[in-house]
Order: sequence, then structure tokens, then C-alpha cells
Amino acid sequence: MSKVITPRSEDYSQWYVDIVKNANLADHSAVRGCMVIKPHGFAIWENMQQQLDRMFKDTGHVNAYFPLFIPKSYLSKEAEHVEGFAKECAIVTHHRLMNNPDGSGVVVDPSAKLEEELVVRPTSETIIWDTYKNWINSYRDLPLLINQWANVVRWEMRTRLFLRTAEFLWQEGHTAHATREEAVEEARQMQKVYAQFAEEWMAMPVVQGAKTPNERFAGAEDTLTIEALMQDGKALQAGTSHFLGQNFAKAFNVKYQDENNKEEYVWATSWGVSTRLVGGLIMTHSDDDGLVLPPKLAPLQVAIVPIPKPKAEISEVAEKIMKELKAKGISVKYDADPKKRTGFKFAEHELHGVPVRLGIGMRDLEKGQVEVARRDTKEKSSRPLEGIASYIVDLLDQIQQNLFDRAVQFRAERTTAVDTFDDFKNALDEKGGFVSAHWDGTTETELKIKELTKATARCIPNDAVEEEGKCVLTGNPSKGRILFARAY
RNA sequence: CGGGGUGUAGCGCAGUCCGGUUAGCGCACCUGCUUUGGGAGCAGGGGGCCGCAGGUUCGAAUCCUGCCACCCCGACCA
Repeated sequence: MSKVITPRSEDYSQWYVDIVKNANLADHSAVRGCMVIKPHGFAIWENMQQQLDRMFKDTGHVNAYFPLFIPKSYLSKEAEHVEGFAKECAIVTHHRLMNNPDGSGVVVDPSAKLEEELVVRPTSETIIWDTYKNWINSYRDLPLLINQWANVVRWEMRTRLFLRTAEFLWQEGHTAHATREEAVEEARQMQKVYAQFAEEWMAMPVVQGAKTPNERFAGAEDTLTIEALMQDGKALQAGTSHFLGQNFAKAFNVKYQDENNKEEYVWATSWGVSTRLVGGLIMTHSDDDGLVLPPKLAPLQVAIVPIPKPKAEISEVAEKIMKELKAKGISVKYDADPKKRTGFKFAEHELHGVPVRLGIGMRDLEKGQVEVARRDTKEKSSRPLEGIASYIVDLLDQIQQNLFDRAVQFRAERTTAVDTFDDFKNALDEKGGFVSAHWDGTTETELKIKELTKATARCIPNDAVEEEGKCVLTGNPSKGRILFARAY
């Protein structure tokens, strides 16, 4: 039986699609640019949501929900203050259908034209700030720390499963603060929360940094980002946290009175991560046998397979192990389906990314053993039944750590510091990955580099050291290195 | 929106150039037997408005016209 996954070396893009489809995560929808997230894919997203939500609440945020439809005029208000807001949107113009007079289905009722068009939210800043205007009067109302879990729609010209779909699920935090300092600190805090989630839960190392002015979110004074590196050497913007200054407060007239009776515009942040993270997770860890999931986010952590088929003695042992594992908070399934062959089950669990598989056969039981297979390294070993549950708990931790270490090592191998433009181009062509280089700080140079190499400025790393140097393209003076990469 | 490509069974494809029996193959699915410690083998079977709409023709998956959808590469973006 041949493999169902295209080896990565042949076509990375196809490899990624193979995994998404064969592991039953998602599919293209019949609706333009949208995707259907299947149960197994959604379960991963749910686990992400659950942990992120916990982290948001631990940092003082609460959830709320705002409308899907945004009157077009709200976006005009934003546009007056902000250049380059999102323009690729779905727009609602009518509110009724009617039977087609010629009998062929339904048509839009022309008499049901909306007075004002509604835009399906591409992001919620405008409607949220229009609402905040009514919620904020006094310094006592601040800070306002709200998050929303929602779907948004952007009429992207080109879509890619999980990474860029016309409709996607995300969370967007929108906060209002009395002072600039507090808002800046909030934006930094959320960047850290995202980085911690990416590294500790997704086992996906990220670079924390700030976007260059050119790459900033429209309307932001500062855009903080976490940047991950995929196995094909392309970078992925995995999350952003924006310091919005007073731009939205001014656009929507959101003011508060301070202790001295003085009126002041509030300071704002917004931050978000999306189902794109699921794509990032797949592209960070998976291999030619399918999905590889970090134990902390795997919908199923342990699969127990009877070899060669279910038997009373085996299921008895399996039940006992399951009980112990469940008591330790581990999700586990006994795959006793007699219709599927053993080898098929092995392959299927690997395809689905189950971190640990236990194989139990009569031969093992006679020796008081079970077979333990780990997904990350594909190593198999026989372990004594005695104490197997705590062994597995440790093993899951080890796998989580190993995935992270492996990804860190990969990133280190694909990160190159260069001082000449030739080296810059060579590094991109030969290794891909991040290229660390001096830059003169102008948008003009940044765009020129993009034009010549297809690499964009990913970020100015938070931990960049002050270092005198010369811009890799222009030779103009530079105070530090920033990261470039070809990106998704 | 520009350039290229593809639409044939649930999925992947051949057939189209050069029109001609009943449209074919692999995987998947159903039935039976044999298997069963790494994606089983054999035998039998079910499933098609050949993207849609026109046209040419005795005859169209195949030729012509128009439309639609999807994919890849750009531009845009989380």
C-alpha cells in the first residue's frame, strides 16, 4: 500500500494540502474561498481556543460579542483617520429574495435594496469603537479589556486552507486605556501571551518583534508580531498585537474625563490570532506520514490498539490503562473496531497525529509488556505494564518538548546573518528561512528588497542588539539587524 | 484583477489532438471466501446530466461559441 502523502521534497504546497485533506482536517467549500473545517480539524482549534481563552482571562480580559454587519459609514469614519484600511470585503446590498418571474429559482428583489449597505466585518474595530463611545465616560470605566471570538470575512483573491481563507475564525481583543503607557504595555503583554501560547502549547518557536512602518496594521502606531518559520523555510505571521494610539478614539470620538475633570481621548490596542494557527501547527511539525500534533493540543493523546484484534484479555488490560490515564487528565481511546486491520489503524493514527500509540497483543501480555510508539520520532519500544500510565504522562511531556526543540533547531539552522546583498540573496535561495540583516530604516529600501528578492521585513526583533552597521542594500548607516524572509 | 492550467464516479486520473460499439483505470464503497504483530489477497458487484448553456453533425466527453467553477504564479492579506 502506497503512501497517501506527497513527500515534502517534491512539492511542499501539495504536501500541506495532502495532510489537511487526508488527516480529515478541512476541505475547500463550495462557497468561494471558504473552507469547511471538519470535526478533527475543529477539535484542534477548540483546544487552542480553550487555552487562549484561559490566558486572556488570566490577564484580566472578558468576552463579549459584537455584530457581524457593519454599516458602511463606520468604515468611512475609519478611513478619514486611517489610510489603507481593508477594502476586500463582502457587502450586503439587499435584504430580500423573490421567486424569479420565469420560474427558475429565486432572484434578488430589487425593491429590497438597503438604504445603507452593510459590510460583513473584515475586523471589528469600527463597530466596537462605535459601541465603546457609549460605554466610556469616566476614568473609572477604564481600562476596558474585551475579547471577542468571531468569524470575519475578507474577500481574498487567493486562498489557502487555514492560512488564508475568505472566512476565518479568530479572536480579536479590543482594549481602551487612560494612558499611552498603559496601552503600550497591554499590546506588549498580549504579544507575550501569544508567544507563550505558540511555544508552550503549539511547540512552535516564534520571534517576537515589531513590524516596520510599512508592514504595520492600518491605523496602528505600532504593530507587534510573532513570526514562526515553516518547514519549507517560509515565515508565517502567527499573531499580532497593535498599539493603536488615539486613532480610533478620535475617529469615533471616545473620550473620558480624568480625575481633574479634564476630557481626554482614550488609548487603544487590538490583538488577534486566527485559525491560521492550525495551518502553522501543521506546517511546523508534520512529516510525510501525516500530521504530528503536540500532546498539549492533540484532541486524542493516546490510542490503544489491540493486536491483532480485540480479545477479552486485551480489552481488560486496555480498560485498566485507560482508567489510569483518564484519571491523570489524558485523553485516550481503545480502538477496538474489528472491521479495521491492525496495520491500517497504526497508519491512521499516525496520519491523524496521535502522539502516543499503545499496541497490546497476547505476546506482549505474556511478558507483562505493552508496545509504546511515539509519533514524533516513530520509535517503538516495549514497556512493562507496571507503571505504564505514569510512563506515558512523562512521555507526552517529552514529546511536547522534543517537538519544540526540533523546531528551534530547525529555525536556528535556517537563520542566517548576512552583511552583503549577495549573501542575502544566496541565503534566501539556498536555505530560505530568516535572514538577519542591517537595514537603513526606509520603506523605500524595504520595498526594493522585496521587489528584488520576494522577501519581506518580518520584524525588528524585541531582543535585537544595538549594533552599528551598514544597510545590506544601500550601505547607509543602520543601528541594528532586522529579520527578513519570504512569507505566507 | 493580469498570466498559465484544469474541469470525466466520493478522491486521483486516462480518453479529447484525429468525433463512431454499452465511457475506462487506480483508490474508496458493497458481497463472499481466505487472511490478520505495519495501510491484505482473490472473486463478484454498485455508483457517471463527461462543469453549464448553445451550436455544428446521421452521430459529440471529443469540434465551435459563450459562460461558470477550481488550481498554480503574481498583485493584496492574518
